[in-house]
Amino acid sequence: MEKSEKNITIVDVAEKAGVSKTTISRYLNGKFEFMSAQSKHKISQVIEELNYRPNNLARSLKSKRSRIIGVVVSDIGSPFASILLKGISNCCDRYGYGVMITSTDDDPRKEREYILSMIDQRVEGLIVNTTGENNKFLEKMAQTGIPIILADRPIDLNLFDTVRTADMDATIKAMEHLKERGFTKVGFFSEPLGNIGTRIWRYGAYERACRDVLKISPQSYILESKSEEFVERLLERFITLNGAEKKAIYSTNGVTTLHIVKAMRRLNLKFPDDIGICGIDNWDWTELVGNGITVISQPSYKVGKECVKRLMFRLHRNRNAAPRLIELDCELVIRGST
Amino acid sequence: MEKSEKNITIVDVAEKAGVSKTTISRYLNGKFEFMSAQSKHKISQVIEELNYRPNNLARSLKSKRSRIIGVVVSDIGSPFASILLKGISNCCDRYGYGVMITSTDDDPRKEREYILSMIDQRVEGLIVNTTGENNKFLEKMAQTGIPIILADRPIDLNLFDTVRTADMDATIKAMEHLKERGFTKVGFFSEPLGNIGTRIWRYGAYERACRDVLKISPQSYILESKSEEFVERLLERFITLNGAEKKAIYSTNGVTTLHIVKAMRRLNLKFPDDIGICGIDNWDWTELVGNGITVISQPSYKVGKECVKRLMFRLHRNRNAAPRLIELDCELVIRGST
DNA sequence: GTGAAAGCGCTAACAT
DNA sequence: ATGTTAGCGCTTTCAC
Repeated sequence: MEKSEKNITIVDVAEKAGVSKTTISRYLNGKFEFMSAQSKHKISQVIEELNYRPNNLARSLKSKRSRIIGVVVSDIGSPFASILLKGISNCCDRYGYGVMITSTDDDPRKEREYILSMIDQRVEGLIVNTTGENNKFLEKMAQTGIPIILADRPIDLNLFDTVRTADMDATIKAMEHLKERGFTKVGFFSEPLGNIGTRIWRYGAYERACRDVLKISPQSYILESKSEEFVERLLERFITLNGAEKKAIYSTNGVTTLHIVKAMRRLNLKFPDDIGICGIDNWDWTELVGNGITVISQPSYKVGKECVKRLMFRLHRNRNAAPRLIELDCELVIRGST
Repeated sequence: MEKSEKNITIVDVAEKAGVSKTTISRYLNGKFEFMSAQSKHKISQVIEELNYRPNNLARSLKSKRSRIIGVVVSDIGSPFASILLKGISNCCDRYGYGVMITSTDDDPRKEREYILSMIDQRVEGLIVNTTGENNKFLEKMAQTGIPIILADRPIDLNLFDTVRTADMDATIKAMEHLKERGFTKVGFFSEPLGNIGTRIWRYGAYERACRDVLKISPQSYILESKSEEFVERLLERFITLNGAEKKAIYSTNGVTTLHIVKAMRRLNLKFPDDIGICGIDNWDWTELVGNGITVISQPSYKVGKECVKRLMFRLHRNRNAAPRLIELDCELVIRGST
């Protein structure tokens, strides 16, 4: 278990190859125009023999390019983040970038802390799925020159590139579908909106669809708590308030849908007969419950990928490009619950 | 969008505070014994004013302690990895460590490449959920002095710390339960075993349980492909081969369970009557399908946490401790499918 | 208690 | 085509 060899550095390679370390550095950076074929060959050979690997800390410190990007998600344990991260990871890989990941549990203090410490590591850019509570802070960070891409949750569109699901469009589609199926009352179910852009926008989309599509007044039901008790009362309230009408739930994300479905099951409520249900996030299990749950499928993987592409664009093409909102299409998957 | 201020360094702080950068460095590293109360106070003030943040690349380069650990998982998109990472993240945070994460898609080449590049970043330790195809390579890495903890998938227990689910015990419990419920044939369903320690061990556990608990001969069904066609044929084979016996499936992980449940639904097979099913991984949806699926609940979060704890132990207490196998208890959750 | 000076392992002018 | 030199922003002897 003892270290077999002391750390090999560029100097060792230079000595053994009989050239200066500048030439080695040039080799490492692919500047082959500046060396003879035999130098090049000799160097490659020595590197191989010595099993040399450049120290990236030193490279980054000197060159100011770490080839690492930082990613801050709200909950790394959620399927949404998990797929988003997969998209980010895979795409970064293709660009030769590494990824540092942190998860904030939607705690604004952690968000700030993690972002600062990633900057301390000299990440070249940031992809942030923000809590929505750090707008000023993010703005300040951006002003210091680090590119920031917002994943999924928008704040100020004039300040940041934002990549997300086109959920306004999706919501309209969903509501039209509910109308077609004869639902006359649709309740909006969501986790607390807070300052979370996505939730607020989705509520807006729902409101608009109520007005334009269903011509009904909006009703919102917020899961202030996820206790069984609370969710059950929420459902009962929805039912009581809408009497004999044909009722459907519109759920804003997979987590919410999950809690609702669990509660319905405990209350022995069946869909679509007792209540219809339709929600955002086409998670694996949604097709397995009852006769399947009608969902809007978010392209989370692609959101991740597009975040990286936009970040690379900023990094390598135009640091000062005007911020863009990139909205990705999503699909309505109709199943038995509506 | 222009950089508001040039990068402020330890020298700037030193000048403004009227002390040497050595003292600032001492301050940054909490060595307050070596400075007067007023120096300390002055420095803290200047740092505040200047909004100074130490460059971690420089610190790590010089001190050889990056306070970053590297994590390599096989699929960042899977619920298992996602929860594991959450455990790792949260726990690292408490120790003041950052995390670099990569996902290999079970490609051994990527595994090697990512590990090397993390070492190039001077991560202090590695947590690896290995493909099982890089044993020699991992051994070599370990010999260079970097602590490596294996998450979930064991290879050589004499060489590496390993943290995982106590699935031998779990499997026995599951099989006893199946016996109690009157199942007379139990098939082992899994993704291809390959060199993946966990799968191989689980097969071993199943075999042993067949012999010791159910006194039947083992039957294994491998999802060589996840096409609908393939999984359906596999199920049909299981049924055909076991005629009128009371049959149950033992599935080795959530992914496998998911594919089986989907196929059963397409074939209109009901559990527990047509086939019982019981599997590892208590994922959210397992309680929602039919009358719920009986599962073994893996403590993935805790596996992550324990990996970090063990790594920190190695890093700070004893780099040469003998490798340990840490197996975490899991729980049998009995539901309608058996 | 505090500082000067020597690096950590690289990259990048500026030479030649 | 290649080398010399001066750092990047810190930490760490060693000296006072």
